[in-house]
Amino acid sequence: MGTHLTRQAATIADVATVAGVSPATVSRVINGKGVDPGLTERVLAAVEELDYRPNLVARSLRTQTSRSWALIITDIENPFFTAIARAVEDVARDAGYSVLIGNTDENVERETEYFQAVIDQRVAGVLLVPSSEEKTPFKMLLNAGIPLVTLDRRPWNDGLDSVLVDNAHGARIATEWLISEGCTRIAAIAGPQQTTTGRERLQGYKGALAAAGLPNDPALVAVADFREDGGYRAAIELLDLVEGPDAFFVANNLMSVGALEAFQERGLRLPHDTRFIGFGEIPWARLYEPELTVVSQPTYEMGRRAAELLLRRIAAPGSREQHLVLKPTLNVPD
Amino acid sequence: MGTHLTRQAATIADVATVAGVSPATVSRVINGKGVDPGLTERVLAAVEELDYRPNLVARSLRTQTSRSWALIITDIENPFFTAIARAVEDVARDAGYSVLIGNTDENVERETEYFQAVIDQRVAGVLLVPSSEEKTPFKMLLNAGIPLVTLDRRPWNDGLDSVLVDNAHGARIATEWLISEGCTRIAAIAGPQQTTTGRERLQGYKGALAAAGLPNDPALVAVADFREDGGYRAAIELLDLVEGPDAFFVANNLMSVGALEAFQERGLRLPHDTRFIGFGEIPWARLYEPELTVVSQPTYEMGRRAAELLLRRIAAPGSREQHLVLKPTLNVPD
DNA sequence: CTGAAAGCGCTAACAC
DNA sequence: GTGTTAGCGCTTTCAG
Repeated sequence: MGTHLTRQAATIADVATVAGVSPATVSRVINGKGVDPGLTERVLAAVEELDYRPNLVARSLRTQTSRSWALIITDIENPFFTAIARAVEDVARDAGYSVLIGNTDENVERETEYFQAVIDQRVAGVLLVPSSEEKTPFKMLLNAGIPLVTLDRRPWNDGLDSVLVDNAHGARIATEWLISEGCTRIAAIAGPQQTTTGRERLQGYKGALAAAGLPNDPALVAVADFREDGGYRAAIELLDLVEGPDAFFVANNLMSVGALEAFQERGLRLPHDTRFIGFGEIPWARLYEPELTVVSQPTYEMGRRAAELLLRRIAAPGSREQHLVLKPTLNVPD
Repeated sequence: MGTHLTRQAATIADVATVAGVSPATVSRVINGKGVDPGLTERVLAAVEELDYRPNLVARSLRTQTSRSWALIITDIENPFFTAIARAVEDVARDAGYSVLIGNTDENVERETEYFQAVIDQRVAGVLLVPSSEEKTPFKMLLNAGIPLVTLDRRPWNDGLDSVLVDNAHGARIATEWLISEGCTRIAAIAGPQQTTTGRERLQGYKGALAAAGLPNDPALVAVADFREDGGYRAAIELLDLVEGPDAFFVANNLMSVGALEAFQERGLRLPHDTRFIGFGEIPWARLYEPELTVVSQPTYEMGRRAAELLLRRIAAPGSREQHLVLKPTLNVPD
């Protein structure tokens, strides 16, 4: 590192001395309170001269708030969540917040650790993709008075702001598309049934079959874990059935990747040998041939809306909770 | 939100009162200083009873340090960086730090804003993928006395700890592989020449051609921006040459994706119509057929080593800087 | 509109 | 060992 001088940062008192005013006045100028124009000018000059920046730690201690949020997600390597992260960050930056990102790997213990850290650090608000519908300890945050918005999954605690997609609807239109293409033995690779996304998408699938007068064959439903490998294994299992499916509805992006790998391994070609539709944009799908049909989620918008809800909640802590449900859309390549 | 009571968090003074000791003693117990076992027990009991947790903001103000790091990357949607993020987070957690993630989009202004935020918040250390070799204002951080480790790209400021891969070597073995496969008109899609990764990989490519006695045809080199679309456009441009290439070396993962899209669009099949090798693991490459050849980077290890360097630098701020150079490896499918 | 003074919650000197 | 005290840098009463 060599020898650079780490000159001590100027404090508000230094500025006050240079400007010939009290620290309080400096504070008022910085925070845009009403101050005499003449003094304001002197203060600003001193700020400039000393290259003064407020110490956010001190400010936090005094005001009991901070300018940082935490975004707690379940898988930082899933593009769905990084797209959300980008949106959240954009809104946060515009509003003057930094974003702390935590990755729980769907693990409630890790989630709990993050909650604790977030409380200890007096973070100004939390955006959360809950790891578990039942076990996620929301209460910790609420008891600590930390504004909270949940994302993507519905929490058991219904008193929370949330941004979700209409999972049942998405699954229904997905399944309907397969039906409209003439498929009759449609398999589903579902997600964990302790998550709302997992359950609702499975229900949507079943509803579409029923509405079309098709049987609901339980053998055609495999429940997996929203991960690539789980999707792969579920697909293999379904392909090994004596009476196999003629189409697949896969309930999230990573399991879709896994299923497509299974198709490849078995030498199955889309759309000739089997049909496919996935819930959620598939990462780098443009490389895949033929182009894939998916139900698209408005990912960026989910993040943006959630961040906006958090801003609102911070501004008006007592306001009534809001539940935003965004519509996914069918995305069939030309 | 309804009516949950946000009971005020207990302070060290509350604990002291309950335990019948002074705040200083409570502090000593919490921080593992030598305290009489009997008192320790009473303090711990009070901590338990009050559900006391130290206020990290207050502690930070007093100690002039914190327990959070910033990881500043150039693209949060690039799996290369999220893999690094995962590694950094793992090490940080084990050492008791949280990680603030910032996304610069290769933009020095955004980077500068982050630096400022990081200083204002008195973050304990920064892990940085510099947006620019020349313009990134490292000095801000150094002047503020904030420990800094750079990752993936070499900074102009050579007095910094850094973790890099041997880019020239990786590009050389990549190009050599194409040569060994009999290719003679090998195109390169290079990255921005103001980054070390961009330059060194191009040099490695050129070196391999020269060593093999092949001409260095400037028409076969396209410089792009490390992004998917840039890779796509560069590939199209190269394919449109009157005397086109018989192989492509692509200098990063996202540009590889773009190039592969271009091949598809033009109906080119690997390895029959053209040959390909990419620098860096290609996201969700397992879906691609045939399997792709790449030079693999030890992504997780890069993140881990960088985080370890940061721990070391924090513990020993005056120690001599370290430059770690990890070797990429050729990864040819069977 | 401005200044003096108190205090956010913690730790580190300094006494005892 | 332990308690008392001061103070990190800021904002916010409270007087004037």
